[in-house]
Amino acid sequence: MAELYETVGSEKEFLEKYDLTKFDRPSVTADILVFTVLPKTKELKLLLIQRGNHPYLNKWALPGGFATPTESLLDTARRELKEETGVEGVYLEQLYTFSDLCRDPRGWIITTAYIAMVPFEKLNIKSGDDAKNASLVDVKRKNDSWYFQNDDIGLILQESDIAFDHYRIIDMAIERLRGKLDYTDIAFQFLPNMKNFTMPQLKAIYDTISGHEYERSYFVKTMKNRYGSRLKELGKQVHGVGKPVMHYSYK
Amino acid sequence: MAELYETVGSEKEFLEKYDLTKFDRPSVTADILVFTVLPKTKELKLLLIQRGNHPYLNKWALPGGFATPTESLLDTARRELKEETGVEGVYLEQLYTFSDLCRDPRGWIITTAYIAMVPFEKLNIKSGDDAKNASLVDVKRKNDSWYFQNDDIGLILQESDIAFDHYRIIDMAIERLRGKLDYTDIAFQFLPNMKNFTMPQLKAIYDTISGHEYERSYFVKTMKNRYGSRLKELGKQVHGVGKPVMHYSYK
DNA sequence: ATTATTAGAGTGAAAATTACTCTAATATAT
DNA sequence: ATATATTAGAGTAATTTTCACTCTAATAAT
Repeated sequence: MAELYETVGSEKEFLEKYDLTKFDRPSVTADILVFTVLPKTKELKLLLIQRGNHPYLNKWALPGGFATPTESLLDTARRELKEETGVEGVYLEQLYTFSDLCRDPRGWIITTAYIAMVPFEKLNIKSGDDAKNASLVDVKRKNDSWYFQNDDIGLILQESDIAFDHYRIIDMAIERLRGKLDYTDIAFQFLPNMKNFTMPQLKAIYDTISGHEYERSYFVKTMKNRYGSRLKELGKQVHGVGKPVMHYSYK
Repeated sequence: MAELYETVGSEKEFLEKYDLTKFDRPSVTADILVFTVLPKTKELKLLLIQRGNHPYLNKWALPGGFATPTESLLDTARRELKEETGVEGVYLEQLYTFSDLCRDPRGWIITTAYIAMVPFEKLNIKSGDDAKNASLVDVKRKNDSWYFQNDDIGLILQESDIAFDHYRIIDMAIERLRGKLDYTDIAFQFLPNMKNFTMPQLKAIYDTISGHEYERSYFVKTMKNRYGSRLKELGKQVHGVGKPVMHYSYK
């Protein structure tokens, strides 16, 4: 700070020149979209939390919370994710910053949304869980809209059950995932172990996120074309029914 | 607001429950990267402003300014862009939100950066201009770093001449432009007129942003493959030297 | 009339995509 | 033990896209 004063002259001058209180300031939050893929059943899942407070009491929202002056927004996202869901150590990617004036009835609140891509194995949230009312819901499409379902607790959520502008955020996040699927390596983030996986596993993730089936026999070729030397063959292993599978490591 | 109180009960309860002042709030700004392409000389240009105040006095920065409670961040970006450069009515796309704690010596200031893609014809900023010290600089690459140049006023800017974390923002923006070039239609945003342009014009934009030459004869085929029915042929026109050119409209 | 310049059609080889079939290696049922 | 279902992924052939070229036509400048 001392150096800063030097550039102006004194603390007094600093306060005159740099006084930020003359500008109104919004509240800022970070919201997190925890996505995971169940390779067995090829389901895309999203973590939602049922609100226990006004506004939007009992509606479902993304985990998230207010930024503090001692952390970046990415850190806010990490902290809130851990506090609210226990999830930590996962890959987070900034999605977008939402700042429509009417997005939160409490006032001027801007939010930056982050996408967490989490292998299912890292999530230990029991469905219809405890304290937090967190629920992993299936993300499903019908008539141009998303709806969200958890069969274990008989939950079905429409757009109107989602708090704030979080439906819009979810919609954009899924679009982002789909858009980046074929020209980035985000799919690998959903693997339980990037150092040891199989192509059928990876393909299931591509199928799920894209919403369509990739060609089975061509899939391996595509991946080898795209990622070439970053993919290493680890050898074939038996895994239950069927032919032994080649295992790979990425990067 | 009345409806909001109803969900809680009273204004008193509202203030108790929703009091946002208990959270610290950051200052929030929007910064704008005005990019344009000179098709003739195939130069990528960026608009920078020389600072007249501390901190970073005399360094060069992106146009931008503080958010206000009556507008979204996109509106902030639009307003500041117009106020500081006179540019308006252009395509703006959100780039990223930067929130590193040390990014601004004045304190806790978060910024959301927007990319403006502007046809050169819409910019009427004389280089080395008037009041605002705005300058359109060439974006050039050397040894893994960008530098910025304006020959008209003999300006050469290195990373160290750029204020705040704006060099990083610029770097990310160029990466974003390049990344999106081949799977979105951002290149069309730089055309003087999307309803009437030629393939050589469009190719110059692709060449400039990507930093490499596209194959001339294959370029038209590529565009027709990608955009098919959105491209309409308007007929050939003479345009000076050389063979008459087919004109197209997009979308 | 000649030359330089530009647009873009033409060509053939290489690579990627697609929709299939076929086979090998395994577990499970009988 | 044998037959059957399941899975991985190699094989194949047609199509499409990409790439690096050449060639020609239409114009302005000389």
